[in-house]
Amino acid sequence: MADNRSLTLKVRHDVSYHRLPMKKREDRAPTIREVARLANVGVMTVSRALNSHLSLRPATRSRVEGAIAKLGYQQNEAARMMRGRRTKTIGLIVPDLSDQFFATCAHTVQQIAREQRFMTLVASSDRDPGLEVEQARLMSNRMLAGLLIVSSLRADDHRLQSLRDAGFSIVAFDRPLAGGNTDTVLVDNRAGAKEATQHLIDHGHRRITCVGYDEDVYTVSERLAGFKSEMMSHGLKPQTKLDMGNLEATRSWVKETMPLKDRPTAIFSLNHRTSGFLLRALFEQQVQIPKRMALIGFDDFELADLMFPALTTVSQSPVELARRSIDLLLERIRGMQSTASFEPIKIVLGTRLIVRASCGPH
Amino acid sequence: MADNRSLTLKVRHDVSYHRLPMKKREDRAPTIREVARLANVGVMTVSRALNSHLSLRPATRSRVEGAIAKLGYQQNEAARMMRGRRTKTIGLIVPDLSDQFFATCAHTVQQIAREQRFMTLVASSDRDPGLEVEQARLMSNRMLAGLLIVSSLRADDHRLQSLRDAGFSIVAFDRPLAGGNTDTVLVDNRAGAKEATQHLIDHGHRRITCVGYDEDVYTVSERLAGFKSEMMSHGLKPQTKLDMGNLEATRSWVKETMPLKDRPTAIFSLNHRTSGFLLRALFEQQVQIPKRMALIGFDDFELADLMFPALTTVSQSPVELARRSIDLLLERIRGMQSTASFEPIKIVLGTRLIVRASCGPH
DNA sequence: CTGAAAGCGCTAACAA
DNA sequence: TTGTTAGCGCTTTCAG
Repeated sequence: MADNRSLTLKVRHDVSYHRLPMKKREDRAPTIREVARLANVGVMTVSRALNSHLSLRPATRSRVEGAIAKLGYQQNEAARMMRGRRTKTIGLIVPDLSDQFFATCAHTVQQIAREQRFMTLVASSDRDPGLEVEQARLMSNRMLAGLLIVSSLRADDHRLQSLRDAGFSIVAFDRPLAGGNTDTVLVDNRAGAKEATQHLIDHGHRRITCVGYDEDVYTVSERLAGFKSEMMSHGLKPQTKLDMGNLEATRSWVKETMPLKDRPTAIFSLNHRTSGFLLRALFEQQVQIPKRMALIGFDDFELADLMFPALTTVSQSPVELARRSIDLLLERIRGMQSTASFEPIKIVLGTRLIVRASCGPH
Repeated sequence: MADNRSLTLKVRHDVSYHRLPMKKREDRAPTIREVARLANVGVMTVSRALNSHLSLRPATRSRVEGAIAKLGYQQNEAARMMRGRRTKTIGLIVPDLSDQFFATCAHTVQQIAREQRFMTLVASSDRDPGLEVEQARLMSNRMLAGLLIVSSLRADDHRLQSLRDAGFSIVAFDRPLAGGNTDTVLVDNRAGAKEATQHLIDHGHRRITCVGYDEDVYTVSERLAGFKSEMMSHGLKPQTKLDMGNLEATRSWVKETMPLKDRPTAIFSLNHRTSGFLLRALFEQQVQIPKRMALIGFDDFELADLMFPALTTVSQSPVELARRSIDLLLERIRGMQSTASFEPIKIVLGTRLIVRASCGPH
């Protein structure tokens, strides 16, 4: 174990990193040069074969491929990277990896990326624009092939455009990326919210309050807009309560609202967290659902139909969202030759109303 | 945009990757050489300063640091990597990133890693040992600083030991890594299961069935062992039902079990998924909880106390688990000089019984 | 304690 | 179509 090299190591005090014990040539992964020697060609021929260059005689190519297979050669990403080539790695930035929705996105992204032999670098931005930009820059510097991002940037914050302009492939999903000319995969939040609102109105509700928080987040504001527009088109007055980011706030709102004469008879909850808060707060104060208060929530979640009562929701599929996004990104990465004629693609996915028990019988 | 280089590009047909348009020297990140020039030292002095080498006069060091700051110099990871140094990246392999528990682990790991300026490469193994080994090897080849892993390998599958032996820092968490001599952070599943069982017995239950699936997974088998041992120490016969991996199986088990004369009066569910299945199946068949059947579940989850009835659980903290694991890994990475005297560390975290309503009044 | 030179594995440029 | 050469930015080695 401790070879003569350890003498040298004693003198060093590298506290940040360590090195593997230097391997002998034969222990190390084979290089392009060894492949070339075995195939009886020059190194460039091997390089060309690896990078699917066209100008190669099939015979030569197969000779090279034989040598590669025999040696079990694998490209050295570090060296490629140093030559300015992008590595087989994609980046993923989401606001919060522990959120069920984004976690499922991350899982799907990683799965598909792996199938295409890409690795996945992840980061939570914790909804902090500064962190988001920092992480994206780090990723770009690392020569990632591309980036998938659920951006928390304000609409006027164009800081990530420079990366895109530098030729770094970016696909924004769930929320658009400030600056616009980026490939985007979104959910039709507005239409989903309209459908939810319509559903409540169909059940005879006239006083409906829309409850949520973080109204400056794109998805929330879209849902809110859908709610308002649907209410107004029915001649109803849209009520909102948009500071219910925690259970306490929800509890006190329920407590002070329920006794009111003109209290709402139905609630449209803008995401699964508020749905949970409301369910709990209403239950605690023994407000029967849907008898005394109907409830519909945006975002379906695993346990929605185990709740009491089972929650009627507008469902959006994180798997589908992620799949479309990573597919699009990989396509961009592969098709990068024609970077000149870039025309951003926008995909919008639908939602699905899942009727359960919390709005009464259908 | 289309400079004279595009002529060359036309001939190439690289379908896998693309290159950034070649930047001019001044657009590119500053190199160690430029720092050296500005600080009036040799490149090696800069390199030594960067790697916190001791043999540097403070004066020289601060001169170098000044130059680094002025230029905004950042180390080029690709070049370091090519020299065999590990990069500031850690790997994380879990069975399933979309699982709430592991998602929270991933989030915590990434957050702490980021604070220490490490990036995080993730992979789901999908519980497939082959995939797990493949991903771990890829990560090791990429010169990651270390690896955090929730291993799905069987106890006799020592394939990852070779990585560890090659000097790659690995910390196993949630489940031990086959082979043994690895740093490990675990939860005391056995004690948690005993506590749950004890809780049911305290409520007067004598016929208790332990329900779950995947009994060959470490955590499950530990919980099972805890259940059995606690039952036996009370002179009770431990009943088990260990093929309830989906809702259908759960439904039919409930249906055929409830009418039985000597049916269990309480269920210990081995994880949050079975808890969900049971809650739903029992509710569907109008079995009142806890009146006709008491239920306790291992794994707390976000909505456990919004269920009907609120579920009594044995809680383990994914945040704490992840924090301890990444802290340990970073410590190892930093302390790698003394690789000779490696003594594996084992940390065991406790669980907490959260009494709610599903086992009756306390 | 510091510096100059060599070269990690790969690919762009140029030559044949 | 194929080969040769020169370096990418860094760290090791060895010489001051």
